[in-house]
Amino acid sequence: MNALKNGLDYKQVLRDAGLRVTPQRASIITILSEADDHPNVEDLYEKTRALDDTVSVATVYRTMSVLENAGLVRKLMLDDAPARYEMMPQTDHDHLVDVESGDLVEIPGTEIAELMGRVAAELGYEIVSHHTVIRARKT
Amino acid sequence: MNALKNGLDYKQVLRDAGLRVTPQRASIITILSEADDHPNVEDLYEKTRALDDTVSVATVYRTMSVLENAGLVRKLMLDDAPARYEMMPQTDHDHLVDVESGDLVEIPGTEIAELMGRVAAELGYEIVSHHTVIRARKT
DNA sequence: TTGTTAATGCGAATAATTCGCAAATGTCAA
DNA sequence: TTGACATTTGCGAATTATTCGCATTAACAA
Repeated sequence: MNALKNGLDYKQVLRDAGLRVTPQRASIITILSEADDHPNVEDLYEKTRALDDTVSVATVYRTMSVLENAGLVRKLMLDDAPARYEMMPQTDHDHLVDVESGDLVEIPGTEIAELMGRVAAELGYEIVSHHTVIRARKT
Repeated sequence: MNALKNGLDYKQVLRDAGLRVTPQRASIITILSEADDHPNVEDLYEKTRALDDTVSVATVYRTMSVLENAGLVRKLMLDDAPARYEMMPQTDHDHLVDVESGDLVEIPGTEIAELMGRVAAELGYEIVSHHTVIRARKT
C-alpha cells in the first residue's frame, strides 16, 4: 500500500537508510512518482505545493539529494539547464535530447547497459551507475 | 604549423566559422590543447594567465562557449562540479568516473559510438553528439 | 590605412543551489 | 503513552558558477 508505481516501497527504503518519513518527503515523492516527464526542482516545488503547502524549495532540494543517495532517484544533468529528476527506473534506460525541440526521449532496452558493463569490466571496474545522453535531430 | 597536437588547425576552424583569431583565444587554446586532464574554467584561467596576462575569466568562459559551438571543444558536465573541457578528440571516447577517487578515465574505442548511432537511428534520429558517463569502482 | 564590427576586460547581475539557525516533529526506548 | 533527542523543516541569507552590459580595443576585409 506504500508502493509507488514503480513498485518501490519508499517508506521502507527511507527507513532502511536510517531516514525519517516526513509528510514533505511523502508529498514530493508522490509528485515525482506520478510525473511522466523529467521535472526540475521548480516543477516539483510548484506541483507539490498544490498538494501540500508546507513544503519549501529548500526541502525539495534536500529531498532530491537524500533520495538520490538512497538510490531512489536519478538526477539528470543536461546542457546548462537546472537539474532534472526521475524516479529510479526498474528497467534502466538512457536519454536522447532532440536538439531542435529540446524534447527528452527515453531510450528503452538493455543493450546500452550491457555494453557499459562489458566496457567497465575491461578497464578493471565494476559499474555503480551509467548514463548516456545522445543529442540528435530527427531524420 | 598552426596544427594542435590533435591535428586540428584551430585558426582555420575559427576563420571558417567566421570568428576572429585573437591572442587570447590562441593562448587559451594552447593551454587546453596541452592539458592531459580535463580542466575547468578556473584551471584554464590560471594556467593561461601564466602565459598571457591579458586574459580575463569572462573571456575563458566565452572562448569555451565559442569553441564548443565550433566543434573544437567538448564540455563535460559531471556531478555538481563546475564544467570541465577537453579538446574535441579525433578518436571519440567516453568517460568513466572512479567514484572512490573522483578520477576521470577515458574509455577508448568506437564500440560505444557505434551502438549510439544504431540506437538513435532506430528512434528516427541522427546523432549530433553523444556522451556516456560511467560511474564505477575498481574491482 | 582605415572603417566596421567582433572581441575584450571589468565589475555588476543572475540563477541554481546550499547553508545557518531556531522551531517543529519523527522515532525509539522506557 | 510519553519523553528525550537527533533529524528535518522553513525561512531568508549566502554562495558560486556563469552570464551580461558597456565602454574600449583590435582583427581583418577592402
